[in-house]
Amino acid sequence: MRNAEIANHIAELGTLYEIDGANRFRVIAYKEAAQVIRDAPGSIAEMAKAGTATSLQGIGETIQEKVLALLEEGEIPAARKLKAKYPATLVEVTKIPGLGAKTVRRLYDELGISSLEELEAAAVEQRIRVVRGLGAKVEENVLAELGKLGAGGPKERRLLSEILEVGGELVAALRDSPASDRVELAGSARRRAETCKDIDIVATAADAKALAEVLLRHPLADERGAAGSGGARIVTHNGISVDLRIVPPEEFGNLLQHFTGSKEHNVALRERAQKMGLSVSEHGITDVESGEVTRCDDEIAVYGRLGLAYIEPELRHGGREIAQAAAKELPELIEVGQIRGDLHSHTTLSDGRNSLEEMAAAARGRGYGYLAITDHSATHGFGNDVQPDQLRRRIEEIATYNASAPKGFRLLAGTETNILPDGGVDYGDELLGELDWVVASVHTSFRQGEKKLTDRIISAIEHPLVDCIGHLTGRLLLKREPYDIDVERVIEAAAETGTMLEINGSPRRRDIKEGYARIAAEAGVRIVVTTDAHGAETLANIAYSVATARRAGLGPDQVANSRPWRTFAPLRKRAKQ
DNA sequence: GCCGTTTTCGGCCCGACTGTTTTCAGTCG
Repeated sequence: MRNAEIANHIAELGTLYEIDGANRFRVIAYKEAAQVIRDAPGSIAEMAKAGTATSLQGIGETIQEKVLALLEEGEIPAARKLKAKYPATLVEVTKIPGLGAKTVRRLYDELGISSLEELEAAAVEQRIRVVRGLGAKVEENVLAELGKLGAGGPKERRLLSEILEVGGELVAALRDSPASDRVELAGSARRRAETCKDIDIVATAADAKALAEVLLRHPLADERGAAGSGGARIVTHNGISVDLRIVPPEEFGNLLQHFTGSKEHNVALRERAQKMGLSVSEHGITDVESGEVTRCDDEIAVYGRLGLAYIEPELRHGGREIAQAAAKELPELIEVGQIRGDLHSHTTLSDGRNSLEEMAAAARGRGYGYLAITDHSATHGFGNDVQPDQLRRRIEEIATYNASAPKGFRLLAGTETNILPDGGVDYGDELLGELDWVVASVHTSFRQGEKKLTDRIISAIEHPLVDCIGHLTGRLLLKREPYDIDVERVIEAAAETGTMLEINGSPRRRDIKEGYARIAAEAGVRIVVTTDAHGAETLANIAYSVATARRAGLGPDQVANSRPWRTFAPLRKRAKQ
């Protein structure tokens, strides 16, 4: 069973307990455990069976046992009991923003509302207002939220690329205003998360109200909230909520830190602070005993006051980064400027939009020393395949290009070969042997089942001429689940054979994800950050690949293509034949 | 239910906002 499914069961049980009126910390424990399970890179099912799930912060013996019961019986006994007491559809009702478990329980007890349909009827008939403490506004809110639910409202998550495009434009407009002083993008976008729900911007201003007006009058704004000296809120035409907060310069660091999150990171930070007799909020850090407040104009001061080294936004997961910062043992993170070449790109020979020369020019423009051209292989289909004789001609073209290429730059002759359903790859060994670089990826038959698919990828890994596995898990963010594979077994095989793993920088892939990247790097697998560029402009997607590497805590030593070609080339499996 | 440079018991982040209410509980990020 997948982590996401297990997490849903644990979260549902938490909500059922909450409806039942359980101790709130117990409820919080279930919700946190669900989040930990959802974010865990390895298989929770396997860990629970081995009894090691309790090694994760937030999972204890009790929840591990509940996971085991879920795996064995397909249901958690405690959840079964509670569902006998409350209709299962009651959990759905708590998903309406503004309605928590307490309110939902009262609606059930007093009005018999147990589903979204009954909730809607009660709101329409104005029956909700008879419950003490609830009024007409609640009915209005319920109907509005039910409407959004049907329309797939503004609460849906977006790809980071979409958020950065809109957020970047708004931040630029705010910075351009003479009313502004400092303006920064905060929130999950600043942490370079895979997907984001909304945009948070924090600022200081010479004229706060005027700056808030800049946001409200921006052409991207559709719905507008009120502008005040504290900030403003809009919803863009494409449905993204944007929140601007403005504070005095002396507490800008506190505000930026707070609204960068993550929530889990902030909670962990405040727990640490509490033990030091300090209380942290977005306005400052208070010494509880003396009442003295420290306001920080930058984040370095915030972390410094708590005895911590500055923590890069990408590392703020709420995990081990705080202990590392306390011990001054934070990893040095890879930067985009340290990347010396890209190892996954396409041209018009397969499904790319630009020619060999155009891709090469773009790579040189980025200051790269090398670019691997890895068009799709012979069985790719969709009319985008490259037959063996075409690939041979391509190798010659690349040799010709390199013969007159500017000093310090070379194209690499490569391929992104399909991993065939039986684990074989396209092209014979002789042709593969003539290439500089071979990426192997799964593009078809990805519903073979875990065992078969894992074995299939491992046989590609064991191929002596396969240098790297492309987009290992095949997921498409917000669209397609990863293939059903045993990633840990794949990582083991990659480590044994010296096969590299890619972090694909397409913003809809980010594959492998940060948790796997960390495990792989720790197992000694060399990681390459690539773009899978299908056009010259998408070479810029290296920023997303690097973002995932940074979130994994990887430094230049672990990212192989931070090396120049001279020292990268010998790391390839083929170089060791 | 989880967890431990105060703790194996007794705690568990902080503040803003909302809608309702005359001082606050619930919800959210």
